[in-house]
Amino acid sequence: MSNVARAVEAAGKNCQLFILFKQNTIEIRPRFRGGAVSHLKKENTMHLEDRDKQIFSYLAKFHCLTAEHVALLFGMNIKNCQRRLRKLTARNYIQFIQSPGISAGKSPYLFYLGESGCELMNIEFKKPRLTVKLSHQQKNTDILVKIISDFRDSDILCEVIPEHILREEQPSIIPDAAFMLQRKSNEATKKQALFLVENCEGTEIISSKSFNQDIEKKFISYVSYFNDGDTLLYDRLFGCSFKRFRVLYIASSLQRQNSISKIISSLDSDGFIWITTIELLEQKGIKAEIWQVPGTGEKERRLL
DNA sequence: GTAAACGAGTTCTCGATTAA
DNA sequence: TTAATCGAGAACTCGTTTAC
Repeated sequence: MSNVARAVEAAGKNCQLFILFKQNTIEIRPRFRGGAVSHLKKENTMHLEDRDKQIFSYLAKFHCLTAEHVALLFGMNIKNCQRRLRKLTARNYIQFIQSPGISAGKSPYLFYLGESGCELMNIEFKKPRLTVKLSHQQKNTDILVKIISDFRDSDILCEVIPEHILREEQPSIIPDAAFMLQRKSNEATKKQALFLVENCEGTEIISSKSFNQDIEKKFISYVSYFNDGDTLLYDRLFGCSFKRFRVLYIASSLQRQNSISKIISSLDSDGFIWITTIELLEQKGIKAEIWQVPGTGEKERRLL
């Protein structure tokens, strides 16, 4: 009798145990409630679905995502999403690390492409490192996932490019993200809108005479970039032909929004820099009337 | 030091749906 | 018909923070 068969027989005799098949070894663990063995039988089989491949594609794009991100991206129930991610983890399509704790309770896992997943996506396996850069990247990912989910199941196609991909192109100004919107019903006319996102962490210097990395100087660069009308980089990245773009500034607080709005209104006569707060974005969504245009004095505008 | 609170993940059940 | 999957909910574990 094989070891597996012996273990199955033992489990059958003792309902307080269940068996875990793990890399040719057998572990017998305490049983929680009925059904554990049949549950594992199910876990042992794996058919990749289109959605799984889309998850890999998002993981390749964002480097790492939480279960909540994935659930939001696909409109999945969070528990089922966690179950699916666990299953993909068991097959090494994806892996996870514990994100650094910033609040009470267990911190969420950061899922990233495992070796099998990278092989499938034809990209190099790379484990994310817990750095300040990753923390900023995750805040940008929060916003991008929110944007994608806001346009999910709508008539509008939304494609995003995160900062680390833009950085590889070495543009003169590096936004925190870029995204493109296009009406699905209007695909024939190929009319697209380009948005560059600036995510304010609340720590950047707004304006300084001695410091040349402040927000005001970045806006001056954006105004110059806008007047040049050069969107070639984004044309290539999105495979589109943009005429102009908008900068969407997401302020960390209302107070900061007011301070930054004053600078925008003095620099942006075209009204291409729009601003809102992260609180409004999270509460009402990107499509709501949450945008102010300091350059023209307009308030409560919609994105489209 | 410790219990309580909190947040996130895990295990399991049940019923519905879908594809082979 | 059957197996696989999904959605939702309940009950649970685990790790961390906080108040006493």
